[in-house]
Amino acid sequence: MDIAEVLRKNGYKVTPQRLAVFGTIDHNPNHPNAEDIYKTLQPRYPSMSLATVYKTMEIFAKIGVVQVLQCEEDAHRYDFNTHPHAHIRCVRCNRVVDVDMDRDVLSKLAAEQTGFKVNTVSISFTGVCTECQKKEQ
Amino acid sequence: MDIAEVLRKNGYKVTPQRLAVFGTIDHNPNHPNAEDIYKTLQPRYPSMSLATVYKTMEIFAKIGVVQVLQCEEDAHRYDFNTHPHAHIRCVRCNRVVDVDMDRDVLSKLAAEQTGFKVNTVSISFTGVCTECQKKEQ
DNA sequence: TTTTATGCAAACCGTTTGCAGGACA
DNA sequence: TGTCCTGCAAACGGTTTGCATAAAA
Repeated sequence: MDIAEVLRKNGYKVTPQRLAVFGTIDHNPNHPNAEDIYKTLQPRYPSMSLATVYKTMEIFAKIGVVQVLQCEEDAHRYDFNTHPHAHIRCVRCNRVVDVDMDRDVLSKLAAEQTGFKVNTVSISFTGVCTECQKKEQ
Repeated sequence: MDIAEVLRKNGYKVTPQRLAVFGTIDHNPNHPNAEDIYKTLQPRYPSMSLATVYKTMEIFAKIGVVQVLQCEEDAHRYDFNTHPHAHIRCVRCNRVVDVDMDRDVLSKLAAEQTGFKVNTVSISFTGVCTECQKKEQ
């Protein structure tokens, strides 16, 4: 997917900042938050502001380029993987890892129980990752 | 369960404020947030501060009297139902409803996929409740 | 009497907003 | 050229904190 094209198609201008932000999240498995992205870009784009990161991510979320995560912590994280899936966060090192999970079954169950028309499903786990488990022994 | 006893057992003092806060959440199906609790108590306890509500809820969460929820919105909500279960929030009226759900299967799946030792599971849905569905027709 | 809790106000932190100057198309 | 974007700084909203006073044990 060409991000420049996607931006143009949705009526947004292509700017160096937007390309740079996309560069940091594209196939980035670390699920960074706005601050992470900002700090990553700081050396190469010292004039870029945190507000621009936020505004860019809002657009990216709107046009379906990223997914916004709430992993039981204060700051939002962004995931380039927009395919529906769950997340697990390590309470020791704060690493966040993707988890494949069929959510249709859960949606159906919730709909049956409550009568709601279900829009979104969010599944998130916390735990201790393999590396931190080793360190603790 | 006698809240006064639970507080004492855990080394906390029993105060009118704590009893009053507990009174608003005990068997309250509305999953209120701190502001809601504060406003509910305002008429009867005009001197009670929002800070006290927060401090009280922190204790209640610590001693297992309430569960803290993140329902894909800004403010936390509190649930007197501490039995593991999921939640669904109506995006129109913001009502939050409990959903029974077996989370052991999901935990096991996540553990198998990632190697994590799973601590917590959070499942939350958004959608449109039956009443708001009717209104929209 | 000792210890803990309250209420106030200020601080905090992630995020959003308004706006003047600057860049894209 | 017209429109949109950027960067700054200030505002915002939910939450936390420090501290003097007050209440519980």
